Amino acid sequence: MGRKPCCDKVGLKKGPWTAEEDQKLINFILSNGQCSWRALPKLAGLLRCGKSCRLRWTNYLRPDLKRGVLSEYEEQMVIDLHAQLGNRWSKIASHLPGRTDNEIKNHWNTHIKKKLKKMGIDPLTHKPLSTITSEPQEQKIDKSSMELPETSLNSTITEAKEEEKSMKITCPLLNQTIETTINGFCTKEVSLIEPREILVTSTNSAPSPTSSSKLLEELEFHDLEWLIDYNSSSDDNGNINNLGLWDDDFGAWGNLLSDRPKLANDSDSFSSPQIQCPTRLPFDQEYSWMYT
DNA sequence: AAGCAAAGCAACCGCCACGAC
DNA sequence: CGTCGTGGCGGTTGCTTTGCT
Repeated sequence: MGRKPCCDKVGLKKGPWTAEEDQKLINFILSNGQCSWRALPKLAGLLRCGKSCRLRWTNYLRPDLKRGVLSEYEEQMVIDLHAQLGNRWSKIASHLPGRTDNEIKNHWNTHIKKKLKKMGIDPLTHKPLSTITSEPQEQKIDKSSMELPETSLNSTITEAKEEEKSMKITCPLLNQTIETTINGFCTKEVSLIEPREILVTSTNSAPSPTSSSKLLEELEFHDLEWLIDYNSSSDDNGNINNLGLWDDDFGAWGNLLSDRPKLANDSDSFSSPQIQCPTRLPFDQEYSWMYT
């Protein structure tokens, strides 16, 4: 539509990503970690600008993404947070593990806005539509003040913090319970589950529903399942006791994925020496990635 | 079944913040 | 302090899917 290209460089590809491009990007980041986004496309053999690669990775390919429709609880959190933060989608997303700013922004514009209007609430001011005539149309945000007032959201955060001491999450990928902590459940400024805090012990332990966080259940973290039967926590050498799944270098992913079993019925996946990811991930089927 | 409109969402663009020099 | 490079954010676009007539 006559838009200027985001990059001056001629010959760079735009538009929807192909499975092959996804594969290249995933493979590169898995084996090299996230280096300079500007340099990444060249190194990964992609005809894309770095910006496009970053966006594709953060919004779609990141392994810690939770896809599918936002739960009512998440939706309420978005509404609460939007009332406090305005259109600062990345800030809002930082409070919702596994959700991206783009996803939340889209959901807000397509669902929540209408929902609020139906309920007679102005989505901009979060006040009843009948009383907003005297209110300013644009919500002014004082950027210097990021303190959240005492709201239901804050109480939720408090609850989460109270549970942070002994948080355990069941990880079906490893058929294990992962011990972690939760820091005010922010994923960006302060990670909800700080990557390096995720420790996988070497002993196979049964899921521990009693130790699961109510919050994480509400956030459907228990749905973070993996299509893989990975009964052993050790690598080929039998010496992996701790996996930093979100380490900057994703070497652990490579180790993790290298000897996974072949699953039937992955015709929709693209081929990769180590990992396969469907072009349109079946996230509504609870899985972030599909390993085949 | 075909055509159209609306909805949903991935991707792009431009701007801004921040660190390095 | 100013400039440059890079990454991140929010707004917007436009393609695809879905629903309706």
